[in-house]
Amino acid sequence: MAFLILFHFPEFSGQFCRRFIMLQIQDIRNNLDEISGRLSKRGQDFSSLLKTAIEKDDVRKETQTELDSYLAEINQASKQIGALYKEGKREEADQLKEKVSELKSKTKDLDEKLKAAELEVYNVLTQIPNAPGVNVPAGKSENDNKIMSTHGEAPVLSQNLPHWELASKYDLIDFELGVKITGAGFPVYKGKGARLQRALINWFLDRARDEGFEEVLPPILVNEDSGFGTGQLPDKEGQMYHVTGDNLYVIPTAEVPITNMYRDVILNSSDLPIKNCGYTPCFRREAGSYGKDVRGLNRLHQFDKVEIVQIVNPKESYDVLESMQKYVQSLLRDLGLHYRVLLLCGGDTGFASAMTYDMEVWSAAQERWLEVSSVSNFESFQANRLKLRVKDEEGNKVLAHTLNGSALALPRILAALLENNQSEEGIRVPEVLVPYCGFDLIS
RNA sequence: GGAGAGGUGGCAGAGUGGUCGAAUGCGGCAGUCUUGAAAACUGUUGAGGGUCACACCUCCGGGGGUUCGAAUCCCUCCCUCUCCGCCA
Repeated sequence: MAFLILFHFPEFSGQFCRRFIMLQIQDIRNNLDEISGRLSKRGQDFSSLLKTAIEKDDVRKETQTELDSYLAEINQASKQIGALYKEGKREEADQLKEKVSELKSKTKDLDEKLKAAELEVYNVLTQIPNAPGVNVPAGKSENDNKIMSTHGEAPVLSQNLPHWELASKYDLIDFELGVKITGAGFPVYKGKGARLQRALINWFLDRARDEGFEEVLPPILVNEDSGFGTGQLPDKEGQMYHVTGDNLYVIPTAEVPITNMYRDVILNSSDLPIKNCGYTPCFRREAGSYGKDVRGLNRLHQFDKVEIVQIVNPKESYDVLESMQKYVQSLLRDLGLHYRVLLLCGGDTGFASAMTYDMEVWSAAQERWLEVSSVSNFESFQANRLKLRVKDEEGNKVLAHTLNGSALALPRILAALLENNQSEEGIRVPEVLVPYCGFDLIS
């Protein structure tokens, strides 16, 4: 295991692995009870892991202190040797050399011990997910998620075709053609289907800009460091497409390149908040997904998404989370969709997130809710990996808080729009999109 | 793909075996002067670990080696730039 990690991530053997790992060990030391309590909301007891982390770190500290004292002696002796040579005192110098080589043999063992200790701390810490925020309900599964609100009403329809049938009826999306070109999960959007897709992207981006997000158009291939920075690597490697020839990964979300723009950065607090939005196609291998859940646009290997990202002062992150989830709601409302807002319980909250809202739209024909957005506050969990820090007024450096959300993911929005707005005359296009796509009815 | 050059602090750019965590300039911060600002002058200004605070340790692209001692020498990997070829 150790070899595997070191092999894939040479930086682990350097300072990277030493201090910047997920939850901060310093935080765990200072707020053990609080963090333990928050983590328990995930429906699992992490207290022993937390204790182990501290114990392992104690060993690491001890070892380092011991090693450092030897290194200090060696450094001093080396300086003396230089001075002795200058004075022409060969013999004394040679004696000291022997002493140094003795000391050096001791440091070799200690150095190995230190690296092993660091790896042990790392291995423990990476098993610990982010501590859920104070308002996150306890719970083990999606059944414990809290429905915060439901908006609009399910449409009353004279016909009720699922979106894949509508797509085929009006020649909007060709799934079989995608299979021919690439494979399942890579649909071809055609005609008004393609135009509607483009309209949604542009509308989402314009709305985000009005909301103060600066648009970026990032690369969709990222290197290993970036994959690690946002936590896709090393654990979720199998979920990304991997271009082995160049050792690059195809992004599963714009979060990866956008957030990594701020990797290894120390910001001034006056730079905050940083608000970025970006459109990218997203690619997910979705290995092991089958069945009716993946029918049509429900689950794809390639899809389009506009993402919003914020980097904020730690004190403000929960207020910002609220404003972001309200913003996403405003999009759904303007599209006239029947939707609901879930606050995920501890157990359903993603590994890196402290608090997550999911937005789900109603699929009239499938008669179920489809997740179209996930808005999360990562607190400092992600910033810790990224080494993204803020210098406050006193010059103290603290980890920034990062947040992101989909605003929005396109396929399920399109599915809901098609299904919910259908009638014998055709499919009505939401008013806000008409200027963007140039038609108000698909018939 | 072929040939060459190079990776040093926020940036530019010195440093080719010892007292170098690193000259100098720019930028940043603080102060003097000024009604205020600019200019000028003075001081200050990398990151991480460790400590009550010091001490001390680590870091000059990554990893390894030579040496009492490495930014400096050797090996190796990665990356960037320039020219040629190919090409949206």
